[in-house]
Amino acid sequence: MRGKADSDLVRRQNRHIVLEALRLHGPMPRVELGRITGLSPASITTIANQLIDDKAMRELNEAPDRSDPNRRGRPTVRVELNPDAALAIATKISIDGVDLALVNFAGKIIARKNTLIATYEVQPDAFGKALANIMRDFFDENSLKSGDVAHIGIAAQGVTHSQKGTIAWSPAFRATNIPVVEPVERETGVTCSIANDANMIAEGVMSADRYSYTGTAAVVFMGYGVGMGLVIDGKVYHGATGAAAEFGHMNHIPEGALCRCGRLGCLEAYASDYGILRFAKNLAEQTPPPSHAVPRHIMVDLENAARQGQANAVAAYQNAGRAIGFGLARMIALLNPDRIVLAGPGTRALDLIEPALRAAIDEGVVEELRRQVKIETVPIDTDMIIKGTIDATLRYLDLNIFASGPMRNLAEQKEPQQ
Amino acid sequence: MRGKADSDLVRRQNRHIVLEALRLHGPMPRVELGRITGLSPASITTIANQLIDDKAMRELNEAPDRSDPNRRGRPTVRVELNPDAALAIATKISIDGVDLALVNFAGKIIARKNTLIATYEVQPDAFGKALANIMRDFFDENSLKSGDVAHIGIAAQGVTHSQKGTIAWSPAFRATNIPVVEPVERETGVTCSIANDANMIAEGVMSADRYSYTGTAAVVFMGYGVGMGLVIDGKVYHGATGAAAEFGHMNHIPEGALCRCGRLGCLEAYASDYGILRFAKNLAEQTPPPSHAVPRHIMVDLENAARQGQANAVAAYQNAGRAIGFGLARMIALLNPDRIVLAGPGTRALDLIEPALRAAIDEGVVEELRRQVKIETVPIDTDMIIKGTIDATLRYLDLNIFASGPMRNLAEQKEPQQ
DNA sequence: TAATTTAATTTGGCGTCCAAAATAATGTTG
DNA sequence: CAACATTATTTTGGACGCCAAATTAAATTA
Repeated sequence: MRGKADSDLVRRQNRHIVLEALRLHGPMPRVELGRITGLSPASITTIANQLIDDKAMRELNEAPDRSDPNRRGRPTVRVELNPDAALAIATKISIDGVDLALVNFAGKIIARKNTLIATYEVQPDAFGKALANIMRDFFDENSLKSGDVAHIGIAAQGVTHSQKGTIAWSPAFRATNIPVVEPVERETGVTCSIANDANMIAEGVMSADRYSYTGTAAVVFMGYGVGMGLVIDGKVYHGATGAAAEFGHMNHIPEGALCRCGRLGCLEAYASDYGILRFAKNLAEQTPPPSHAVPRHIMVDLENAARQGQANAVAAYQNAGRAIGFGLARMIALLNPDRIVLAGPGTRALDLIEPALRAAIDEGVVEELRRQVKIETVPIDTDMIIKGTIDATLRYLDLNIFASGPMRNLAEQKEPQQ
Repeated sequence: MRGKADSDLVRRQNRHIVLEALRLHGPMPRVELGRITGLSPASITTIANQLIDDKAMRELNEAPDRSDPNRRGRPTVRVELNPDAALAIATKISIDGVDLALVNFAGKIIARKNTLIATYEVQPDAFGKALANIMRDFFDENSLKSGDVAHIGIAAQGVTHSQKGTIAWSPAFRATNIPVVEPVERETGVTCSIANDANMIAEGVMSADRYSYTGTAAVVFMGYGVGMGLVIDGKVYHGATGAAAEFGHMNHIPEGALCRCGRLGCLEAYASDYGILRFAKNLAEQTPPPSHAVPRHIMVDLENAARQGQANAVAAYQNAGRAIGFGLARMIALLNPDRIVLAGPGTRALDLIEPALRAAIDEGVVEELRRQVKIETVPIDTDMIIKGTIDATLRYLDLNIFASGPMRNLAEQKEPQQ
């Protein structure tokens, strides 16, 4: 049951949709903010001026637009998100290391830092310490103090536990239950949150094209692993512990191929880089996966071999397509989504994968359910995870800081102990 | 993006939570309504008196409670939902026929009617006509006129299309895309909606114990078929077309056993009554399922045989448990739910099914994901579908009629054409 | 009967929204 | 160039919903 409503809720909600409109559509005049949000001009005036007072927005100082010769009347004054309203840090933890991006409130990346860490053998506490050091260096390099950064968002490969702030299990680590949020918060004094990387890809894909993500959508990541981000009713779905949509470790065939997670028959064991490679090399299904990512050039070579008709390679991609297709068929039966988006480096080989994928969906689910699902592909972009993390973190600031009122509310944020 | 907020939203929301509190906890004094909803006594006075004006609520006329001898002060006056506020009809369409229940606003069943129809061979339009006739008879038998009934809710087995108001596909019909809502609305003049029967079971289970359904839960129905109702973020999830959670037709084994839906390897082909029976009889996996439900006594006999150690029967239930377990493991990987509830007549045999079911979950999903899932069983109750449909329909009335304000708003309900 | 206790209502004020009127800043026209 | 037209934004005044505090109501206790 949703809670009670009062004028506080109204103010938060309406300020939030104003900020959201600006984030989605960029600078625009107040009239248009009114059109988009459905708020009256009078309310827009009030809200805009408050947000400007709070430094969340600002007026653009530009010459009137003369491009339309038929334009009459008082010229519009466009407003935009104030880039200097706040800073945030987006973080990606993967098998390759730690990737950091410092962004301003308008979403512009101000600084980046990429640190290689041999994550696989590291001890849980040592990793927290290493991450804290990286973060501190990043603060120092950019002359940041604790109060300068409003939030730190972290995306990690594997099963993340958002409440506990840990990585419960990840292919990048041999260890489990690695504390992440706590060491970062202690070192920096900045609030921090962690989420699954595939969910962050979904955030990014959704932010880029939000108007069309009103219902349910699944964003599939194909590459060194297989992941999924679920958008349910227009919001990224995180599940009970923040570990939803572990599509790659959804079982495909009971007692099937050995997965990096140690279990048998996971989808990833058939459709990830190493799964495809293992099949193409004619290795037994039980052959242990490598502990490191398969180098890109090896996969590219394999794709080319398949395109030239090398039988094992062709079969490997068909096998992968079939696995993903059945996984999607199962997902469709459960969730009846509006659309499916395929993303990640694995989509390079989509021509090799797609026929088997579509055949498997047809085979695996009632026609009535799959008929209306749109399947799309998103351009390959290795930075999708960091972009999505930025989007999610900024949305967090919009809602939790700026929509609530002036900055002073930050102190009152905590639950009153009643 | 959620829309703007205004005082209208506040009023609707708060009236709704007041009605919801009464529906969940029964009659209570105003003070307690305030405690439960978080609204101030002043606001409760206002809202309660308006709802009483609108005939949605009424004061109980009872002698003061003397049970607590230490009780001081002005005695409480309890308020309750007004049973006469509205009437609604809940409808169940299944392979057995059509089941109707007339309920008052307080949820009491006033009349029932059960009509057998040989659904399987019927033509789509003929079914609509037959249903309309049944409905008209029900109106006549209870001296109801069009305006007397506020809404008709329908639950049907199979894939329902809530927007179109049709049954897209159902094991109860050979035909597909059967119009249901339109013929009923035309005959009765009452608004009508349709949903999947498993979703209605979830509504019922949730209503009975709502405080504990805050996150994500899956209610599995086992019996003549296998179904699932998903509760996501405290609300029953319906998917893009109203056909979500077709758990029974989620693929279990590619190219596996023949399902009633004509596809191979659906979970239902292993775990429904007929699937279990087919396995126990040692019939080939491709043996066509019967077009009618398996009589109860046959299943009971089979359970007893298994309990006495008859090998085929034991194996059949293990096989079913394994299928459901893997299906749940896949669902857990995708949705990371808080709880799973097993329901339906199939739970009679839970002792036979559960070990294999739990083993399959353990085998099929990472420990980090399944650790916190609670698995529960709900008492067998053949009327769960109709009960859930009643709950869902009354909740619809709460939100769409009584929370919005006085009845006159019913006329203004339609979208203004802007 | 007066004091105490608890429930419910009334009063007065606050915050947000909106419609309508007013103001601002430009282009058009005679 | 002055008056008019047009479009954007702000101001004004009123409505509605919430709440805290004061008040009233209806019992029990002393």
